[in-house]
Amino acid sequence: MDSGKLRRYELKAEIFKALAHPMRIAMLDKLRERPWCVCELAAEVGIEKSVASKHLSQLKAVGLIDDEKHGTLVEYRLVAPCVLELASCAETTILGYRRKRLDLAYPNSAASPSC
Amino acid sequence: MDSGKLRRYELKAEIFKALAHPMRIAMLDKLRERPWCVCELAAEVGIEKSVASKHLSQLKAVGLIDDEKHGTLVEYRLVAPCVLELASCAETTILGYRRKRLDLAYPNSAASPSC
DNA sequence: ACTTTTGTTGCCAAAATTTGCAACTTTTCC
DNA sequence: GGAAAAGTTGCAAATTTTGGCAACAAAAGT
Repeated sequence: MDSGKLRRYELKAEIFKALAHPMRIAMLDKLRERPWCVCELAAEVGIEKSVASKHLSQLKAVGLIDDEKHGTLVEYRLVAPCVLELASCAETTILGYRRKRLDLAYPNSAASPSC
Repeated sequence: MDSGKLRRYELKAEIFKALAHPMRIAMLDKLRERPWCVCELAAEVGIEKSVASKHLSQLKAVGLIDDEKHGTLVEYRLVAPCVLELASCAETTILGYRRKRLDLAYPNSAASPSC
């Protein structure tokens, strides 16, 4: 494979990898409301402060969020809110196709298997 | 955290996890052109047939692709092409913000650091 | 200065992911 | 029936990711 293409795929993969954890998505979701500091986010999603800090640094590393220091606390904010909207849209689309496929497989079942 | 919300975040994370590998993205990119069989995809991206098969099964598990058997070969096809468009759009947006942030940090540098 | 609060980092063990090889299944062709 | 082609699966090793705890750094309050 072309090395330039490979590099681009790796870049994309890094962004997706940053999104590939429930807690990171939960924190991003929280950040849609407003900027939050680390200990607030940690409390909101129910994890250790140090773990939250590490997750946030991963999100920052790929540019999904940014931070701003105010005294002793660090406020994180969403850089590109529309990214999450796009993610939701993609997810809805996938789930829609999934459901459609199940309906094709079990056309007459009122309750299709909860996939 | 609400258990229903957690479940939704986990679902989203699974989809992103499926996207979080350069080879899987490469194969999805190939699949935008047309359906391909496993050995074609493996050759295109330069990996073992068995590894390609496993990557493809991950993509299928979350509903990004689907397969159809024709004789001895299995054709995989993209389920929701627009998902990849959305992903590209999200990536472009993030990179745009990243560049803007770098410009703010180094306003007068003709060549901002290659991030 | 000392203490408190807030975050980050280092280290380590546990868990998950990835890869390559070999074995196996299924379908086609002779 | 037997061989060949295309995929899948199982297993073990290597790599990566994650989580928790303790140590550390920075800023603010007393």
